[in-house]
Amino acid sequence: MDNQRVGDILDEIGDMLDIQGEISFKIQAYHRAANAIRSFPEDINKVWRENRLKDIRGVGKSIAEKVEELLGTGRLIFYEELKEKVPPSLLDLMQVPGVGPKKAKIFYEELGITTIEELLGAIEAHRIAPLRGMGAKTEENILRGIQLFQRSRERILLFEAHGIAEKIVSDFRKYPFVKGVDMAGSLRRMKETIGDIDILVGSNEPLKVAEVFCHLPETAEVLAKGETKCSIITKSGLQVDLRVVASESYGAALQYFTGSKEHNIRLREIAKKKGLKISEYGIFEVAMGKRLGGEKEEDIYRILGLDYMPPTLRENKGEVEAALGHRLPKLIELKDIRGDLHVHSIWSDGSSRIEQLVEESRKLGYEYLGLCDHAARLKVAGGMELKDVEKRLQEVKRVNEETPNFTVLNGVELNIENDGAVDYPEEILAQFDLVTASIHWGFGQSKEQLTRRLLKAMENPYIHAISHPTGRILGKRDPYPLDMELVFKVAAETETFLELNSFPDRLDLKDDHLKQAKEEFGCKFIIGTDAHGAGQLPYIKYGVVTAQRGCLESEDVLNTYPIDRLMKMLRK
DNA sequence: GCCGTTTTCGGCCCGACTGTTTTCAGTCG
Repeated sequence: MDNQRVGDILDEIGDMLDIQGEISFKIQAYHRAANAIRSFPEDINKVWRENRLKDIRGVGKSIAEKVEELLGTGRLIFYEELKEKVPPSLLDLMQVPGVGPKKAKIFYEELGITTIEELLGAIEAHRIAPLRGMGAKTEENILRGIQLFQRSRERILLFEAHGIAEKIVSDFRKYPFVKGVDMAGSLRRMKETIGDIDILVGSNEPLKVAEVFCHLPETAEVLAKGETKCSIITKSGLQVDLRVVASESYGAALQYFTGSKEHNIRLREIAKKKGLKISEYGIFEVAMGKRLGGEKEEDIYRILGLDYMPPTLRENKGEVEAALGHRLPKLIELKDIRGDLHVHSIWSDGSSRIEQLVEESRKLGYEYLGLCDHAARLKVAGGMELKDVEKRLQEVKRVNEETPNFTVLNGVELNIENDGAVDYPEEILAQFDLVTASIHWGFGQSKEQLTRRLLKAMENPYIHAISHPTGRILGKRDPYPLDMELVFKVAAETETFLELNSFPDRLDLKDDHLKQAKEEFGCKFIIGTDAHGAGQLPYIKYGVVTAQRGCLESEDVLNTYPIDRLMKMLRK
């Protein structure tokens, strides 16, 4: 049983206690402990065996005992007894927007409803409206909630949400009564997938802003409309939440609305201890009711005594403590990147010629480009036969001669076979400037075999890097099973770089893996786009923000190095 | 149920919107 599963069970317990009408603080305690365990950087089994469960902030005597029982016996009597009293499917009911623990309980006790299907049936039979505290509107809202729930179960990719949000933001900028507008929420924190879009507007005419928002070209349905908050559903079925505040509160609102929720709760706890109060309107001294700041986002952190941190770090995964102790990392930034080290050209399955890739790279301010066309075994992607390898090398040489102050690296992306072997013999591999390797088939193999394939490749002295190490495709393919800790250990020992693949549906390695590989094993990384055309080179920004979320600094990433240092590292 | 540089008891993040109420509960972020 891993951290994730233990956290999920504690969350379920919290929800069931909620339905039972327990006091909210006990419920909150279970959810907090669940979050704490899920985001704890060590294996919960190890922590338990070393008797350190109570070192996890949010886990006290009672929850520690329950986790011990769960890990020791594989079951938890308290949890099982609770499930007999509260049908587990009631928890699904609470997933419906507009249905919380109280309504779920009423539906169950009054009408015996335990599933979303039964709830839908009750709405159609108009059996909800007569219930205590409900009416025709309630029925309507819950019906809409169910439809929304069924439609929006899937989160969308960061870069898709970014596209939609950028359009809304630029629409707003046209209006003179809009003094400021920003994306907020998980979009501003650059999470890899996005559930809904949050937009903040600074204005002294909130009603006009709300009007504009509800009549955007993208708007399909208005869910709620007030003076400071509005929600709509776009034509693509995505929820967009708007907050409007006056200019003097803009910074406080941006901080609040960016989150994460857990990060904000930590900040407010710290504020409270100092006799301060934070809300979306500012930071206040409680005793005198004096407002201390809030026009700028930086005010909040400064007045609390924290260093300012970029939104990508705000997940309550240790960044608050680091900011208090002035120990925040100096995160990598887009401008630190001096070249893309994973790009395909027409020499395999890319759509751009080398010259086009070079031209686009120079527009991005790069000094070099790692050309990593597929190798021979990947026939489906036009992998290079040996004669192509030689011909492409001549072309790379020619382009390099014609392009001053820029270097095209003659690279390749090898395929790791089932036994860990690769496409070309060593004397050919020795001709390349940059050799990456990755798994392209056999995803269904066992964890042991897949891990062994990667280890064998890393032990090959000609291979510099492993590309998209876990093979996941967001929303389509889970990562294949790997012993990640062993992979990180051997990567560090063999000085093999691990790729952070920036393609929007890969982002592989992911943030938590980057952090663990760096902090526990001392691994080094390459950020590449896996671009298959010059137009995809800007995808690098999604890799950089993922690197930030993984706490990487420029020194951790090979392609922030100047060309001379880069080449020296690769020859080693 | 958790936690402590005000506290081992008495707090626990804060505010907006909706609908059903006749002053507020439930839900959400």
